[in-house]
Amino acid sequence: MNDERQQRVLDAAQRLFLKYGYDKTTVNDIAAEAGISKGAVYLHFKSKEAVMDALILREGQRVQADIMRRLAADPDGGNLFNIFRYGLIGLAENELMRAFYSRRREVFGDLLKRLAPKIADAEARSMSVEFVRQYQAAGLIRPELDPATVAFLMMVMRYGLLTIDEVVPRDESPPIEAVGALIADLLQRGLAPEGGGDPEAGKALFNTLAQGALERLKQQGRPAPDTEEGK
Amino acid sequence: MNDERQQRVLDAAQRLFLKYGYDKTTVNDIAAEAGISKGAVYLHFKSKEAVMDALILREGQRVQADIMRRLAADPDGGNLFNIFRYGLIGLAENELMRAFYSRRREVFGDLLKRLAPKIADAEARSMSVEFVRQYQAAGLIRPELDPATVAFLMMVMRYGLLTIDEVVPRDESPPIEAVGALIADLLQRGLAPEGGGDPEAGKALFNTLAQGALERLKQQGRPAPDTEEGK
DNA sequence: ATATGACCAAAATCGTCATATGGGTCAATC
DNA sequence: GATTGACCCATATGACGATTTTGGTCATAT
Repeated sequence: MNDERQQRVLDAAQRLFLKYGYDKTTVNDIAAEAGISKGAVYLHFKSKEAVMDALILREGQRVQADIMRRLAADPDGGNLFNIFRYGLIGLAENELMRAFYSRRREVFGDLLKRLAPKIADAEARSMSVEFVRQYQAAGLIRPELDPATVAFLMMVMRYGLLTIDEVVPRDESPPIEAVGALIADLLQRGLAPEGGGDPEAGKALFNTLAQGALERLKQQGRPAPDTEEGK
Repeated sequence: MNDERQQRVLDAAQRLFLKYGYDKTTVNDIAAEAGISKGAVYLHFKSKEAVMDALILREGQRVQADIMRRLAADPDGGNLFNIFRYGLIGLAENELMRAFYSRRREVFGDLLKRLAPKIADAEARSMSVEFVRQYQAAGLIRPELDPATVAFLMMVMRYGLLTIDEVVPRDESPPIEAVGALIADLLQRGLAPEGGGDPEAGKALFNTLAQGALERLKQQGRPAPDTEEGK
């Protein structure tokens, strides 16, 4: 009901999960950090796991919104490589999403096992071969390139960017915006056909794909209809 | 002395370390797998840790040799992006090096703590800002690009490629050769100046850098002269 | 010379159990 | 009727000693 309180709980949980990890954070800690009692947490969420689920959903949606905002602000937003670029930046700037994609056990603890398929799903969805193939069919990627290899390479870049802070501390890395711009420029020069293809086709295709992605993300919020949940 | 026997021990250790991990592999196991007795292992190596060190050194040198072979076979081998490409392929094809770069605890177990600086060192050396800067100075990378961002992006690609098999099983990935070729092509089109720069400058620069790298790798073989070894 | 495997001390593992913790509930309270 | 926090109980933790494992050595055998 009280949505603002619910957000406060999620804020508290996010802080604590990222700092101490899911396992070491108690429901009491969350309640205290949010300035309410333990029982009140259970007024909003049916379990500790549900808090994490809601948190991931919320941050995922925030990232989505962030990406949309950047795309809307960019006159060349419909361009495939700018979509990829803003997706990259949006994810990389969200600490929870970064932890999510790099499967950080210190953050998700025992939940990781249950979360793994969800991560794999998000991973696959965000840069699938099919996605690339459609852009290629629309004439936005040079026809002689192998879509599987292109998709894989883009996955590699995204995965690398989201996980490299295990090697290079974030504060020693160049600004994400600069890296994203370089990547988009690189892909544009390297993958697009002479002349850059038809931007309108890109926009149209993107709208279709984005619609599907948004709907699937929403569905993650409600309990899976059937999928076996057994150990 | 008996070098062939020593190699057999390393072969055995490599198989077992990769399959069961350093911790779960006993010296007896290694001896048995190599077809000799435990005592004989200590004729060649002063400790179990020394076996791992020797193994990493051997595989590192093999990768080096592999890279050199590919470079020599390629008429355009001196090109920066082909160097990067063959470095990538060489590392990615070596299972131990892949495990090394992705810091797989299942493989290295408790040694990981001690190995960490060695990994970080290898990481930094193989694509440093200085490296890029020199190539840029030699006119092989467009001058308006920020060397730190370029170096970072290349690190991201390398790191991503070496670690992504935690997400995409290796047998579902496109062939490494194809990915390497695409990456080199992408970088060439995206980073090189119009006309591609002077290939001779590239070759000369590379020879200098390779010399340094080889020497440093050899030094890893002998005990560190002083570096504090404390817990 | 070279290689072996019994041997040793140190460390890891196991089994047990007493205690503490923390997720979730609900009667009491505001 | 919204909120609390004392309470319950399944699970986690850690102490402990007994037992096994295992890295490393060395007297002996080949």
